[in-house]
Amino acid sequence: MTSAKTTLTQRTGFLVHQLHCVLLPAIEDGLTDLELDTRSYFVLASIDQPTPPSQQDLARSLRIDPTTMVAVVDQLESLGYITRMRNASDRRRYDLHLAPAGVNALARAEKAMDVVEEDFFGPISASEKRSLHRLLEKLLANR
Amino acid sequence: MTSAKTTLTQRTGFLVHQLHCVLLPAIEDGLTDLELDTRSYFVLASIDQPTPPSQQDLARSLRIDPTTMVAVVDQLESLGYITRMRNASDRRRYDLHLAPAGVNALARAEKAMDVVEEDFFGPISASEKRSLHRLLEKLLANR
DNA sequence: TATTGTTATACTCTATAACTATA
DNA sequence: TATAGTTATAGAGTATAACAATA
Repeated sequence: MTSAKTTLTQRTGFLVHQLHCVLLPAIEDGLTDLELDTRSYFVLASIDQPTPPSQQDLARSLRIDPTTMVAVVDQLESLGYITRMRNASDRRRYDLHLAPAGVNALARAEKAMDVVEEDFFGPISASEKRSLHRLLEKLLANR
Repeated sequence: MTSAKTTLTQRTGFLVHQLHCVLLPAIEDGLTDLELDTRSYFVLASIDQPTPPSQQDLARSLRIDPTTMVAVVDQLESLGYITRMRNASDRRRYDLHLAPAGVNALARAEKAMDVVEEDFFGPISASEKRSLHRLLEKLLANR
């Protein structure tokens, strides 16, 4: 008897990749009306924190190249969604703040994302989605 | 009382994206010695089927653009891992076959992937990984 | 010396359109 | 007319290195 062969669909890593391939266009589609793409939405949604993040902070936490981040922040600033303010105690940094138009845009983006997630994760139950979320959190801890 | 705000880390879609960002380099690293990248490994691993697939078959199932597939198959063929054979009943198609060197390369790639998956999914238990796998399968069904 | 943000640039990647051959 | 595979190419996306300002 020969050993059982591992097929690609038995690789959880492959399924993660495939799911990502389907997920990204779904998110993009949900955001087009707002002149946002996936990445600029992630940045916009990350700015509203207790202490305003710098560009490098966001680059690290969102795994975006710092030079790419410049263009993303440029775009969000030109849309009037965020403002760059020099950090007083470290004048190399910009503190990124949500502008009023950004608060509104983010609220609309979150509504759009609610729809995207509801649709995308529709095939699994609410409790299954919570399980999935917890497993993803575990896998992302310390990375 | 204000409504609770949705943070990015509460979005399962965001976690899927982040996990993918970490996963891809891990797979690439595991395959470098074999002169394969993630995509060519996926193609190589998909060829060994009961009936040999065509390039378009693989393009559809792996969500790779058909014109991109040409280059991937070119590369695998030049490595001596696969062979293109004209389909006898539809001479527009190529049947893609694993060459002997490809059987060997695939076996080594699978061993490398075993290590990658063991390491990457190390933070969760075997039964949690099975749950994750099942949830991903559910989400990918019919898409 | 190291870090933040920036620019320019080179590189890679991808997708579009147009083509050949076959159906 | 439609499909499989191919090519060329244009456009997008990304990363590298070098720089100014600040620490």
